Amino acid sequence: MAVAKITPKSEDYSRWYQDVIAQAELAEQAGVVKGCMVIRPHGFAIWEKMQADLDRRFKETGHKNACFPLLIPMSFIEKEADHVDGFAPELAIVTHAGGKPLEEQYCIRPTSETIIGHFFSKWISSHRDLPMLINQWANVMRWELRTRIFLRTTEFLWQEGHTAHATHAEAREEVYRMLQVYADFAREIMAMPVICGVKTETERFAGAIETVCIEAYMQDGKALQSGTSHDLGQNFGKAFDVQFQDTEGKRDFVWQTSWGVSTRLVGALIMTHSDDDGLVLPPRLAPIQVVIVPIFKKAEERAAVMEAACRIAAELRDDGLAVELDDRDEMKPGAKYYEWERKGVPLRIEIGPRDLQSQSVMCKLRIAAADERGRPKKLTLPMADLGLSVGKLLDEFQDFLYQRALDLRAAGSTSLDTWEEFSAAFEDDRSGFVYAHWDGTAETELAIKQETRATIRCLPLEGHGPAPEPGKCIKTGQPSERRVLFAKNY
RNA sequence: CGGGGAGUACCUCAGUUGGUAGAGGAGUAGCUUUGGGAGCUACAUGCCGUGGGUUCAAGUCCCAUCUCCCCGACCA
Repeated sequence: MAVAKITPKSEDYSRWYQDVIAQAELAEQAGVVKGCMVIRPHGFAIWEKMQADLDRRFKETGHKNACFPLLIPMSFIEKEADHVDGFAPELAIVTHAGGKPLEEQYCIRPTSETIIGHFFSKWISSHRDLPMLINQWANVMRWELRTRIFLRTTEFLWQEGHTAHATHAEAREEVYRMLQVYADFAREIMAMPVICGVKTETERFAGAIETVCIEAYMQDGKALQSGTSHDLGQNFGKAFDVQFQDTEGKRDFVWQTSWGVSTRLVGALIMTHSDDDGLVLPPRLAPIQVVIVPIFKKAEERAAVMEAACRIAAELRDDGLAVELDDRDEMKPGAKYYEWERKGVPLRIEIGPRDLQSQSVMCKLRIAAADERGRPKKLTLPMADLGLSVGKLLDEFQDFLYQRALDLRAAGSTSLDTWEEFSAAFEDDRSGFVYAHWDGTAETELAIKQETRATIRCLPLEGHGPAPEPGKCIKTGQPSERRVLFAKNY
């Protein structure tokens, strides 16, 4: 029986990643538009769950949503020197409209600091207008040379927070507050542990004075930058003349921040939890948390089983769970099991004639140990108070996934002190999180990258990575105050 | 943007020295089935990526171009 197969991770991780996305019907290459993807309903539903939770967190921290134009005048992009240097190679530019060449060309937004800077200068005149706390859910476009579905596509969806403050201290508080929001979201909702840290100058956002990030550990040992938060200083304030009068009547430029996460998070989710059987979703992000598969042979069994299945579905929905009752007649139960497992549904409930007798149901979690006969272990739960017991199972599964991801990261993380060990750790396809000393120079950073393909993902913040201790640079032997995080990255 | 590979049915692919386009799966209809990927019968399914060229004749040969995949460089 030829069934579409998922390439095992051990054989080819990149193929596995693409197979999981195809088999779970998350997304596909647009094909007709270079480097762009179509996010299919199941993939988009996951993004919507992410959006809903993040949006709540943004509002709880005082931000309001707005929406700015997709097209940005080229002159805007050019106003901030570092910004234009960073983004110029990736811009898609609109040269014609209405059948005529445009007097001033537009680029399709690669990010919105410039156009938002323009409007901030109109909206802000007094310290009373500050802080200005804006978020935008939008699509952006960056003309990437090499694309990977969800991880790096020409067009992607994201949110970009943009804020303006009266003091640098206040802006920096915002930068770190939002970084923490991202880290909390990753841990609590995605069940994905992250390392919070500061980017080196090389990796900093074009136009920022400091970039902080959350870095996640993928199953193959590579790092994925999963969110960034930038201290823009007064760079854009000066470029767009965003000034305010303080309480003493003095004029000053605002201090700005920006921060974002994108549909890349869906890729992060896949490479954190999924396995050779397909997608694995943490319950808090699963568009379908529970699927019910009814089982019957004869018509009279069917009626009784369906009646019970509908009742259970309604009860679970009343308890706030997202439930799918798979009542398709044309498909046998086994085929349904495989399909919903590929799609990552955390819990399956099977209900058949035997269960009606015993007033219980069979449950199987998406990741289950094998029983004595090598079959995935199933649990029997009584029908009474099923919502409670299922809710508990899902909570435990969410915790299990986080702990498993944390353990995997711990197993793939080391602190190294010699160049021999360090370069061996990144030989061939090897990667992992390596904490090592660095002399703080861009030259050394580049030399290490060229020799090992590992880069400095971040300078971990306090509480992330090993405790600070002085040492000697892994490459040059120069003194170093603390270890930094090295890894290959996506 | 450099190096490699590939585009033929919805999917995975076969297609010989150039001679009327194929298989398996999926799909549709019917029957039979249902506690871990069922079976039989019938029916559909094509701008052979696109554009040019060579030829009596091109999926096949030549040129160009687009897209995807892998490995780098560049980047969320």
